[in-house]
Amino acid sequence: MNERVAVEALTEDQARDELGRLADILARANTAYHGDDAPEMSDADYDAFKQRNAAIEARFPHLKRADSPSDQVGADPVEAFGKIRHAVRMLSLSNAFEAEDVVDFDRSIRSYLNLKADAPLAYTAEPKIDGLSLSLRYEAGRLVHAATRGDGVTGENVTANARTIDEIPTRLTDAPEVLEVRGEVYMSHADFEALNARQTDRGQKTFANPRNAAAGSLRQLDAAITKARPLRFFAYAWGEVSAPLADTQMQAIDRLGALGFAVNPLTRLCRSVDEMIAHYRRIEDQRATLGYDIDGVVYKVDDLALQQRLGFRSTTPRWAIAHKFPAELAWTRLDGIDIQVGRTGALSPVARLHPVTVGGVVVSNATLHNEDYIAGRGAKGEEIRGGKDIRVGDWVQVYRAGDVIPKVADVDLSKRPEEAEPYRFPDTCPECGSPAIREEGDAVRRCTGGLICPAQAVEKLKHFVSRGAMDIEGLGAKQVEAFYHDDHLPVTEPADIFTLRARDAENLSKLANRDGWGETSAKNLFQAIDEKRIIPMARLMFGLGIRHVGEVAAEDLARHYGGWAAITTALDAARPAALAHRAADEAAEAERQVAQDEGRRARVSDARNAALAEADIPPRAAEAWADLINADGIGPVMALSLSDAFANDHERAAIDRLVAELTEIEPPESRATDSPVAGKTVVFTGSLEKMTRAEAKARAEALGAKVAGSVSAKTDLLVAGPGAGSKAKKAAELDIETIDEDGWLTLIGDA
DNA sequence: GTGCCTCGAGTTCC
DNA sequence: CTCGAGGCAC
Repeated sequence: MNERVAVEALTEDQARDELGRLADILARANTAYHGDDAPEMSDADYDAFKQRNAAIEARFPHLKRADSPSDQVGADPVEAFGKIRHAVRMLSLSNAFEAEDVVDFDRSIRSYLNLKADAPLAYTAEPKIDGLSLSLRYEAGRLVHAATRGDGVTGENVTANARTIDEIPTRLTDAPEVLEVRGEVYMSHADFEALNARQTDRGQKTFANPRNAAAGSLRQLDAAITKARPLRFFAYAWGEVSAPLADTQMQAIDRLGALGFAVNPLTRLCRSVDEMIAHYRRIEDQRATLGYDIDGVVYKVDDLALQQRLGFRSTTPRWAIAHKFPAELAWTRLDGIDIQVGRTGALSPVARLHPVTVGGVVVSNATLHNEDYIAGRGAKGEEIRGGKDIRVGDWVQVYRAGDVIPKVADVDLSKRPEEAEPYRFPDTCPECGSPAIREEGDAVRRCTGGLICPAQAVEKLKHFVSRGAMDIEGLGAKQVEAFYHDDHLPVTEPADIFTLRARDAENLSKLANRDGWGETSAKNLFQAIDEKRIIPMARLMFGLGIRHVGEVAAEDLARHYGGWAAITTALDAARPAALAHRAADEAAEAERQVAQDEGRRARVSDARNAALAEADIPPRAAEAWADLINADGIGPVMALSLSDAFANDHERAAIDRLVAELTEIEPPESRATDSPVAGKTVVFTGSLEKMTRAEAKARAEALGAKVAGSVSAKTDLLVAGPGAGSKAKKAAELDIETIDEDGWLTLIGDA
């Protein structure tokens, strides 16, 4: 396989020959695999052949054979990379931009661990490589797969490509039975420039920066191309390990080095924040001469036992932080301001810039957030950019926040054209002309058109098919938008997606005969849609795109109600209470206004209570409402938003039409953790000696328990340390099980 | 009522 | 990735 010609360099004749050969090889491999017990080809080779076949077909679509292996079951040229679920999640890091943030980081760690300010606590400091992270899984010392970070939970299988990287060993000696090594794939400056020169010679497109070159090279369908690209790898972390690597981060890195991985030579042990900052400055000084891109310095708590105690927040470890270098800045001219309309109707201004290079990328658009951001003055009169507003024609300073999102940092007033006028933010929707209203206290202005507004309707549909929601293969944002405007097969609401197949069957002009479509792709689309007729309840809930209900809230709701019928019934029952609470909020707001005008103190809660009393809410409604807003993670704002969506005739009818198309709405998996405290409500009281309060809470929650602050009838377990007072007494009165700290540690198996 | 922390919704470029 | 805002603990 190694002496194969890169797909990019194949002639048409060669490609035709090779497609024939690959069809043959893969067909035989399939027979061998399904017929015998002993497949003649390794999975890795099989994948590599299949990927190469797909890559050649992608370059010469007209050469695709009728018996193409891409069309066989389980093969999909678009999804050439399989998915791999990480055994241990790949998280991102929280960021520090100032030395002060690093001081805060150290302080919060000490507070979490209950360490005094002068107690010894060491950190490692290492350059943060600007590449892409990769997880390498070794079993019995052999590389079994390599996966990109993806969304942190599931990544793409790039094993065949990773194997071609010299600095990634395919075999390890003296390694734990299972070892996941994590690190960064990158390209050096010299190799990047040589690659771009070669690309230019061949008349192919060049890369904007080494990171893009590395990412592009790793994601090649054809591993032969990856092999020809000089990628490198630094190891700096690990995922699942069957035996501990070491006791400290520093030792673990040394161990990875001993196993044959490249580890960064600038990794240092620091014993204070001052030493960390000093090392940061040293690395910053060397930045230009390192020969590869870095974008900051990463600090990690050195002691691995402490790392374990610190654990994780939702998406980041508590024990590490990235100290970023200041972002690169560039000046350019603001050519115009456009308004985009999102799925909630939010009008978002976008700056159209005279293209300028910032941090190795040409930027021509930048976010302007909202009306106040352009005006340079917030709702409460506070200054933004020193109070300077932004006008079309201005010279503006641009940077990429987090090295990604372009933003406008400053305006050069001395270069402002005389005729430049303050930007007038539209008060009607540019897409549908409906009034655009800014609610009191809100930063955003929203189109009031609802689904009448084509922009909102399309964005809502895009959200419906997005990754966290229906996630229909072959039906992305682009296709949905096309179908929305389609004359023969229009899709204007979610239910329409599920009637596509039936409508296409009745149409004279078939989808399969259109440009860009064929028998196979139409068949695949309909099949992918049908697969989603069985959908987890939380995905459906999220997909509806109800304001304030995101992925997490949807999951919370599904858990709380346990089924689709239960939630619709509850929302219908709670409707009178929802209306009464909205009226009460309005009464309270009115009172606040009146009181302000009259210069007296507002009696907000009195006004609210009076309104509620007057509303005379039926008990069943009050109960359903209370149950809803007391659900975990759900408050009055989300509850009202949900109630509105389900009570609105049009919206409800659309939801019901959608549900009628579905086969099954799967109830959420009950969180059946094996821990004895899963699902229990636990209260900690008294002083804890082996852990801090924050730690105990985080640990209990990780095991599926709920931690409350006070003892009530809902409490299942009280953990009482020395000095426990009223809470222990109350628990005794309520006959609630009470144990001490050691008892708790034994119970959860941490003793 | 105040101050975290987490979540939602917005955005760019390849 | 960041900002604003909702939820919740103090």
